[in-house]
Amino acid sequence: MPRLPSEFYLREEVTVIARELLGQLLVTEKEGKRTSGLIVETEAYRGPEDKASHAYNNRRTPRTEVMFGPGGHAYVYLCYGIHHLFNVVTGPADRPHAVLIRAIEPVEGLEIMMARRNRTLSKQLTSGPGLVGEALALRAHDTGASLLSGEMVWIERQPPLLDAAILATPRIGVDYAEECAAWPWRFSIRQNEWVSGKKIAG
DNA sequence: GAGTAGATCGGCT
DNA sequence: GCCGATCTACTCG
Repeated sequence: MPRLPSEFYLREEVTVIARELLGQLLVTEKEGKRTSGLIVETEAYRGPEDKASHAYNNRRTPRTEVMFGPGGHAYVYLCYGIHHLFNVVTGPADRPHAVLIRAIEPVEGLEIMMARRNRTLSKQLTSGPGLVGEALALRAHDTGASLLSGEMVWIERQPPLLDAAILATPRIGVDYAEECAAWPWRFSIRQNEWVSGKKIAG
Protein backbone atom coordinates (compact mmCIF):
# COMPACT_ATOMS: atom_id res chain seq x y z
CA MET A 1 0.00 0.00 0.00
CA PRO A 2 1.23 3.55 -0.69
CA ARG A 3 2.23 5.79 2.17
CA LEU A 4 0.11 8.74 3.25
CA PRO A 5 1.44 11.76 1.30
CA SER A 6 2.97 14.91 2.75
CA GLU A 7 -0.24 16.87 2.06
CA PHE A 8 -1.99 14.67 4.61
CA TYR A 9 0.36 15.79 7.39
CA LEU A 10 0.90 19.42 6.40
CA ARG A 11 -2.69 20.50 7.03
CA GLU A 12 -3.24 22.96 9.89
CA GLU A 13 -6.06 21.28 11.79
CA VAL A 14 -4.50 18.60 13.96
CA THR A 15 -7.82 17.27 15.26
CA VAL A 16 -8.91 16.43 11.70
CA ILE A 17 -5.64 14.60 11.10
CA ALA A 18 -5.99 12.73 14.41
CA ARG A 19 -9.42 11.52 13.29
CA GLU A 20 -8.25 10.54 9.83
CA LEU A 21 -5.28 8.58 11.18
CA LEU A 22 -7.75 6.09 12.66
CA GLY A 23 -7.86 2.97 10.48
CA GLN A 24 -4.51 3.74 8.81
CA LEU A 25 -1.64 1.23 8.97
CA LEU A 26 1.37 2.12 11.14
CA VAL A 27 4.45 0.18 10.02
CA THR A 28 7.98 -0.16 11.40
CA GLU A 29 10.87 -2.10 9.97
CA LYS A 30 13.73 -2.76 12.38
CA GLU A 31 16.58 -5.20 11.77
CA GLY A 32 14.71 -6.47 8.72
CA LYS A 33 11.60 -7.26 10.75
CA ARG A 34 8.38 -5.69 9.54
CA THR A 35 5.66 -5.12 12.12
CA SER A 36 2.42 -3.21 11.66
CA GLY A 37 -1.00 -2.46 13.06
CA LEU A 38 -4.13 -0.46 12.32
CA ILE A 39 -4.32 2.75 14.32
CA VAL A 40 -7.40 2.55 16.59
CA GLU A 41 -6.80 5.35 19.10
CA THR A 42 -5.15 8.78 18.82
CA GLU A 43 -4.86 12.09 20.69
CA ALA A 44 -4.37 15.54 19.19
CA TYR A 45 -1.93 18.04 20.78
CA ARG A 46 -2.28 21.54 19.37
CA GLY A 47 0.96 23.38 19.90
CA PRO A 48 1.13 26.84 21.45
CA GLU A 49 -2.39 27.11 22.88
CA ASP A 50 -2.66 23.58 24.32
CA LYS A 51 -1.43 23.33 27.92
CA ALA A 52 -1.12 19.54 27.56
CA SER A 53 1.38 19.89 24.71
CA HIS A 54 5.13 19.85 25.16
CA ALA A 55 5.12 22.79 22.76
CA TYR A 56 2.69 24.84 24.87
CA ASN A 57 3.40 28.55 24.59
CA ASN A 58 5.83 27.75 21.79
CA ARG A 59 8.25 26.18 24.24
CA ARG A 60 11.16 25.34 22.03
CA THR A 61 13.87 23.01 23.37
CA PRO A 62 16.10 20.33 21.85
CA ARG A 63 13.40 17.79 22.65
CA THR A 64 10.49 19.69 21.08
CA GLU A 65 12.45 21.03 18.12
CA VAL A 66 11.10 18.41 15.70
CA MET A 67 7.53 19.62 16.29
CA PHE A 68 8.48 23.05 14.93
CA GLY A 69 9.47 21.49 11.63
CA PRO A 70 6.99 20.45 8.91
CA GLY A 71 4.56 17.57 9.45
CA GLY A 72 5.28 14.03 8.38
CA HIS A 73 8.03 13.28 10.88
CA ALA A 74 8.23 11.13 14.02
CA TYR A 75 8.38 12.54 17.54
CA VAL A 76 9.25 9.82 20.06
CA TYR A 77 10.01 10.67 23.67
CA LEU A 78 10.70 8.80 26.88
CA CYS A 79 7.87 8.97 29.41
CA TYR A 80 8.22 8.03 33.11
CA GLY A 81 11.75 6.90 32.31
CA ILE A 82 10.37 3.69 30.81
CA HIS A 83 7.94 4.15 27.94
CA HIS A 84 8.62 5.41 24.45
CA LEU A 85 5.60 7.34 23.17
CA PHE A 86 5.22 7.74 19.42
CA ASN A 87 3.75 10.90 17.89
CA VAL A 88 3.14 12.07 14.34
CA VAL A 89 4.24 15.67 13.79
CA THR A 90 1.61 17.57 11.80
CA GLY A 91 1.03 21.04 10.37
CA PRO A 92 3.31 23.34 8.40
CA ALA A 93 6.67 24.46 9.79
CA ASP A 94 6.42 26.62 12.94
CA ARG A 95 3.02 25.16 13.84
CA PRO A 96 4.09 22.64 16.51
CA HIS A 97 1.20 20.17 16.40
CA ALA A 98 1.35 16.43 16.96
CA VAL A 99 -0.82 13.33 17.21
CA LEU A 100 -0.07 10.68 19.85
CA ILE A 101 -0.71 7.10 18.71
CA ARG A 102 -2.31 5.43 21.75
CA ALA A 103 -3.26 1.97 20.46
CA ILE A 104 -3.09 -0.26 17.40
CA GLU A 105 -4.73 -3.48 16.25
CA PRO A 106 -1.87 -5.87 15.34
CA VAL A 107 -1.71 -6.88 11.66
CA GLU A 108 1.80 -8.05 10.68
CA GLY A 109 4.69 -9.51 12.66
CA LEU A 110 2.61 -10.75 15.57
CA GLU A 111 5.33 -13.18 16.74
CA ILE A 112 7.90 -10.38 16.70
CA MET A 113 5.65 -8.06 18.71
CA MET A 114 4.87 -10.80 21.21
CA ALA A 115 8.59 -11.46 21.71
CA ARG A 116 9.36 -7.75 22.20
CA ARG A 117 6.55 -7.44 24.72
CA ASN A 118 7.03 -10.86 26.32
CA ARG A 119 3.27 -11.28 26.10
CA THR A 120 0.87 -13.53 24.20
CA LEU A 121 -1.65 -12.21 21.68
CA SER A 122 -4.13 -10.22 23.72
CA LYS A 123 -5.24 -6.69 24.34
CA GLN A 124 -2.14 -6.27 26.54
CA LEU A 125 0.05 -6.46 23.42
CA THR A 126 -0.59 -3.03 21.84
CA SER A 127 -3.42 -1.35 23.75
CA GLY A 128 -1.74 1.76 25.21
CA PRO A 129 0.85 4.27 24.00
CA GLY A 130 3.77 2.72 25.89
CA LEU A 131 2.82 -0.72 24.63
CA VAL A 132 2.69 0.45 21.01
CA GLY A 133 6.20 1.85 21.37
CA GLU A 134 7.55 -1.40 22.75
CA ALA A 135 5.73 -3.69 20.28
CA LEU A 136 6.94 -1.67 17.29
CA ALA A 137 10.46 -1.15 18.73
CA LEU A 138 10.15 2.63 18.57
CA ARG A 139 12.84 4.56 20.44
CA ALA A 140 13.74 8.12 21.27
CA HIS A 141 16.36 8.04 18.53
CA ASP A 142 13.56 7.59 15.98
CA THR A 143 12.61 11.21 16.62
CA GLY A 144 12.99 13.22 13.44
CA ALA A 145 12.57 10.18 11.17
CA SER A 146 10.65 11.00 7.99
CA LEU A 147 7.37 9.13 7.58
CA LEU A 148 7.49 10.01 3.87
CA SER A 149 10.93 8.75 2.85
CA GLY A 150 12.33 7.02 5.95
CA GLU A 151 13.00 3.29 6.11
CA MET A 152 12.23 2.71 9.79
CA VAL A 153 8.68 3.95 10.37
CA TRP A 154 5.83 5.08 8.13
CA ILE A 155 2.04 5.01 7.66
CA GLU A 156 0.28 3.26 4.75
CA ARG A 157 -3.06 4.38 3.33
CA GLN A 158 -6.18 2.38 4.14
CA PRO A 159 -9.85 3.09 3.33
CA PRO A 160 -11.24 6.01 5.40
CA LEU A 161 -13.68 5.34 8.23
CA LEU A 162 -17.21 6.68 8.47
CA ASP A 163 -17.67 9.54 10.95
CA ALA A 164 -20.18 7.39 12.83
CA ALA A 165 -17.41 4.88 13.60
CA ILE A 166 -15.35 7.49 15.48
CA LEU A 167 -15.65 8.34 19.17
CA ALA A 168 -14.31 11.63 20.61
CA THR A 169 -13.57 11.79 24.36
CA PRO A 170 -11.22 13.75 26.69
CA ARG A 171 -7.53 12.91 26.59
CA ILE A 172 -5.91 10.59 29.12
CA GLY A 173 -3.37 11.55 31.77
CA VAL A 174 -3.42 15.31 31.17
CA ASP A 175 -5.26 16.48 34.29
CA TYR A 176 -2.52 19.04 34.88
CA ALA A 177 -3.57 20.88 31.68
CA GLU A 178 -6.41 22.77 33.41
CA GLU A 179 -9.17 23.81 30.99
CA CYS A 180 -7.43 22.01 28.11
CA ALA A 181 -7.79 18.68 29.92
CA ALA A 182 -11.49 18.52 29.09
CA TRP A 183 -11.14 19.05 25.36
CA PRO A 184 -12.48 15.97 23.53
CA TRP A 185 -9.35 15.37 21.50
CA ARG A 186 -8.91 11.67 22.08
CA PHE A 187 -10.27 9.78 19.10
CA SER A 188 -10.94 6.06 18.90
CA ILE A 189 -12.70 3.53 16.72
CA ARG A 190 -16.07 2.82 18.31
CA GLN A 191 -16.43 -0.73 19.64
CA ASN A 192 -12.87 -1.69 18.62
CA GLU A 193 -11.43 -4.29 21.00
CA TRP A 194 -7.93 -2.82 20.87
CA VAL A 195 -8.74 0.63 22.21
CA SER A 196 -7.05 1.21 25.60
CA GLY A 197 -8.93 1.37 28.87
CA LYS A 198 -11.99 -0.53 30.00
CA LYS A 199 -14.55 -1.63 27.51
CA ILE A 200 -17.62 0.57 27.73
CA ALA A 201 -21.15 -0.02 26.50
CA GLY A 202 -22.40 1.71 23.37
C1' DG B 1 -12.35 -6.36 40.57
C1' DA B 2 -10.47 -2.20 42.61
C1' DG B 3 -6.79 0.40 44.45
C1' DT B 4 -1.95 1.61 44.71
C1' DA B 5 3.16 1.52 44.95
C1' DG B 6 7.17 1.00 42.31
C1' DA B 7 9.85 1.16 38.23
C1' DT B 8 13.35 4.51 36.06
C1' DC B 9 15.55 8.66 33.68
C1' DG B 10 15.71 12.72 30.52
C1' DG B 11 14.24 17.25 30.49
C1' DC B 12 13.35 21.29 32.56
C1' DT B 13 12.84 24.65 36.70
C1' DG C 1 15.68 18.07 42.56
C1' DC C 2 11.10 17.06 40.75
C1' DC C 3 8.04 14.73 37.97
C1' DG C 4 5.72 12.93 33.75
C1' DA C 5 0.87 12.34 27.15
C1' DT C 6 2.43 4.91 31.64
C1' DC C 7 2.24 0.04 32.84
C1' DT C 8 2.62 -3.89 35.88
C1' DA C 9 2.45 -6.49 39.95
C1' DC C 10 0.76 -7.01 44.15
C1' DT C 11 -2.54 -6.42 47.77
C1' DC C 12 -7.06 -6.78 49.76
C1' DG C 13 -11.46 -8.46 49.68
